[in-house]
Amino acid sequence: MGHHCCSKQKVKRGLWSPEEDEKLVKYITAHGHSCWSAVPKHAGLQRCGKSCRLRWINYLRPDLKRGTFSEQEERTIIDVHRILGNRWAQIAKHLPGRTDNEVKNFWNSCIKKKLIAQGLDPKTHNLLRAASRSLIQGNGPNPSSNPAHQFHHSNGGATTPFTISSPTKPAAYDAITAPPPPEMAPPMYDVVGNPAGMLMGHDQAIPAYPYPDNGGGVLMSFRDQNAGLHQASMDFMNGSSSSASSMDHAAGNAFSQGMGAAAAFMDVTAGMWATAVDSGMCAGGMEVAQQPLQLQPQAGMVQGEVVGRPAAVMNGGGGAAAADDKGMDMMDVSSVYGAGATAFDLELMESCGLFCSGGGGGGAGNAMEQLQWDC
DNA sequence: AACAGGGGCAACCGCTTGCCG
DNA sequence: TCGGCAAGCGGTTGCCCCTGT
Repeated sequence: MGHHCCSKQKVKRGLWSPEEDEKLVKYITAHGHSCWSAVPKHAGLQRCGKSCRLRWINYLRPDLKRGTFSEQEERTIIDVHRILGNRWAQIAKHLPGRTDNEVKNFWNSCIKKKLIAQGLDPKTHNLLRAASRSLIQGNGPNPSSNPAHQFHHSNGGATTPFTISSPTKPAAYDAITAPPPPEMAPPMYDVVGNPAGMLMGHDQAIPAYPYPDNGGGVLMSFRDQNAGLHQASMDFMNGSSSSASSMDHAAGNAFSQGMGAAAAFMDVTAGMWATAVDSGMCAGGMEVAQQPLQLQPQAGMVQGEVVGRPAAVMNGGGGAAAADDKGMDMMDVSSVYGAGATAFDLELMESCGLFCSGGGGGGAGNAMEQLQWDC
């Protein structure tokens, strides 16, 4: 069976020979590929255009980076996948020199298994049910690295009436950090879109990948699991003008305008998580602590598991709290789209399907539309 | 040394999207 | 507005190689 697109021709299939590669490279180098369907004919190949295109994109392109993925790349994949899901092409855009196919294969053959081994659902990055249950029962396989354990740690060891299952953040965080080689770079909360092209850590800046499609790119990192999260929370709060913890960034406060959209888009769960977990333990938490946590059971969670969800952080933009987050996982990032929030990766944000309820709580609709309008 | 099983990766398939007449 | 075509994209397949028995 041939390709439906070229069933009229007799085309070769299967692995490419070095001769075929050479022909294709020569032709593309000399003439480009304005029309893939014409490429095989002109290049003297018994292949269909689609096959030529794939071969070029996935293997022959000169800017491809071959070889194993670095830890940095792996972390990026995990973080972006947590946000985007199986959108390999989008993920690959954040890994210069890597193709969607390569990222996809690496995910399926390596990362997926690592996450599962960590007791994490590779689709949601949340704890798998079995793992959650065992955590609640206190007999998890690796208590030193699971979110629940961290929760207890960060809470000074105080017992709590519920287990916060979040968030994607600690789950992914956990996956990234374990097993942690001593020299390993800090776990990251990755944010894309800072035109400054820097990795923004709370204690240092490191060069980031030069994302070509947004002029820069940023990875926000937090030095260490606990201190970093606390600091993240503090940054969020210090930037907010609201002492009532409404965090109405859409109103154009210092958070959205000053720290920049990169920080805004920093996985909101970081702030939420730290805030929910540590309310009262850090500067940021103190503000939020003025509002009680909203605890609500969530479908699909194991019995006894409750999602800690500080309304203060969840409801940016002054919009009403959504009854359920549906595809939003647990984020309402309307706060991300402040008046100054134009610097971050629109494509990424759009692809995330993040919506805004409007700066004044008016339910004005899609944040991207709003952004494009503003710009 | 031979074989079986599993993993990794390149390539394919088919659906979706975007463009153009 | 509609249909055709090309490109993009994600899921799946199948081959090859490595490892364990």
